[in-house]
Amino acid sequence: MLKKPRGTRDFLPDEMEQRRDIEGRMRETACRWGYREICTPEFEELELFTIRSGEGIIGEMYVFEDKGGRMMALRPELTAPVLRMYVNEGKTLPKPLRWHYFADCFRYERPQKGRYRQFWQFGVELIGVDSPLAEAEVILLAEESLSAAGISFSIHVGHLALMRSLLAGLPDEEQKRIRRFLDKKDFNGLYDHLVPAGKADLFNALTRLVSCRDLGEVFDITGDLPERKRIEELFMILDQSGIPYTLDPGIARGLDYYTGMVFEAFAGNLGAENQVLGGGTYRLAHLFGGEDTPSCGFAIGFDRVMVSRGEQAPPHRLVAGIAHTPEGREWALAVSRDFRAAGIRTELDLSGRSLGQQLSRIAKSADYALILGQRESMNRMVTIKDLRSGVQKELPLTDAVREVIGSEPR
RNA sequence: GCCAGGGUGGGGUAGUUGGUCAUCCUAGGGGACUGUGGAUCCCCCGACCCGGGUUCGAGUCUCGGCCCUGGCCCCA
Repeated sequence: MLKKPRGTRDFLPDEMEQRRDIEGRMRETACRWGYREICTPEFEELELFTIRSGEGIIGEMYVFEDKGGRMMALRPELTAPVLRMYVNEGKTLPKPLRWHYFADCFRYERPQKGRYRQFWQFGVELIGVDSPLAEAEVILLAEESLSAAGISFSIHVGHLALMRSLLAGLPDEEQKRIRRFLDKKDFNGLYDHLVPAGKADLFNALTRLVSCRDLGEVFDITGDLPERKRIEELFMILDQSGIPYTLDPGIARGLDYYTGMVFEAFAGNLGAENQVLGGGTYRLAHLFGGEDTPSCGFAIGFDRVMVSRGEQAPPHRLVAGIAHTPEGREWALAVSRDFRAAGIRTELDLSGRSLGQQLSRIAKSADYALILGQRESMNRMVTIKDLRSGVQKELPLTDAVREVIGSEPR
């Protein structure tokens, strides 16, 4: 028997309905903020992803040669494609650009909880503005998107300038190494790395900085920075907006293309992979042949959000099943047309068996049974049985439709 | 790439010191019952992850692989 590829999943209707429900809430949130949906290709030229990340990531991508001999890759993320799209066709649009996407990505990694080889990301990019208010907007939208998804989470916000000021003057390699320690919260490793080398002051400053949760104290540690005013303004806006967040100068976000504000969100119920969102301010457009353009965005790991929600009953939609006899078939088709036109999920019996058998089948999956035989057909009436209460009525068609719609929850 | 624990019908399970082409529940399919059958009765479908080894004989022991579930690494 053939099986699905490792790290991929099949979704049955119950699960698919839940995913669409949550996806729809996030989309709707973004649209309300003016972030309209875009779509980019499932695969891109390999170079798009290696240009800033190096060749090393090829091993974690689905890479293939197309029939024309071009090296292609299934997209491992959306930020680079979206910025490529911006450079190709968005340059002349009025700024700022507010875009959102919901798309599947592919990474060749070892599957584990909340991590799959095909996974979905919901994200936004705000392109062409560079201000504390823009950064705050992205954070606020992230908060609202996760809330709309119905999970509990915490948002951590930091700024790369803080740590960079302490590391200024060190070689790139060394900075990277130190950030690695801090990202893993490996303070023992950091101690062994710095203190014997005579950098005890740096060690102390760094450890104080990453655990600091007060902006005033942060600047006591770093001293005055050119970015100070801007950073203070960002956090002032966040405070004014009233959203819950944690100041976290320790966020390093391993990546090289972030330039300023960085933020992450974490949720429970997820094991080792508890980060559900990452984002920040970055500059990428110039790498793809465009002008240097400030941008800000985030991406949500949609599958992790679904794991974090846990097992939940799918939203219930009422179902009407139609049992009919040969004499009632024409009437049954007319009735089902009207029911569907009214938005009711309506399933017509296809077996042609006795009414009893049809009802027995309908009762397994439907909330209402409609019985349409010779009698109903002649009188243009609908026998409708509420399968939950057992109450049965004979009504004109429009009243039968109203009966079902009237009992729809919500 | 590394580590741990696991793979018996679609789902959940029983299976002794190796010993009849494997238990039970559930789901699914079919039939009887000809307008209430959401019932009842009958029948059917369908599994030892794959491959090598030990053995007269392997679901059971052993080795390798694959896959699943977690953890590490990584996380653009």
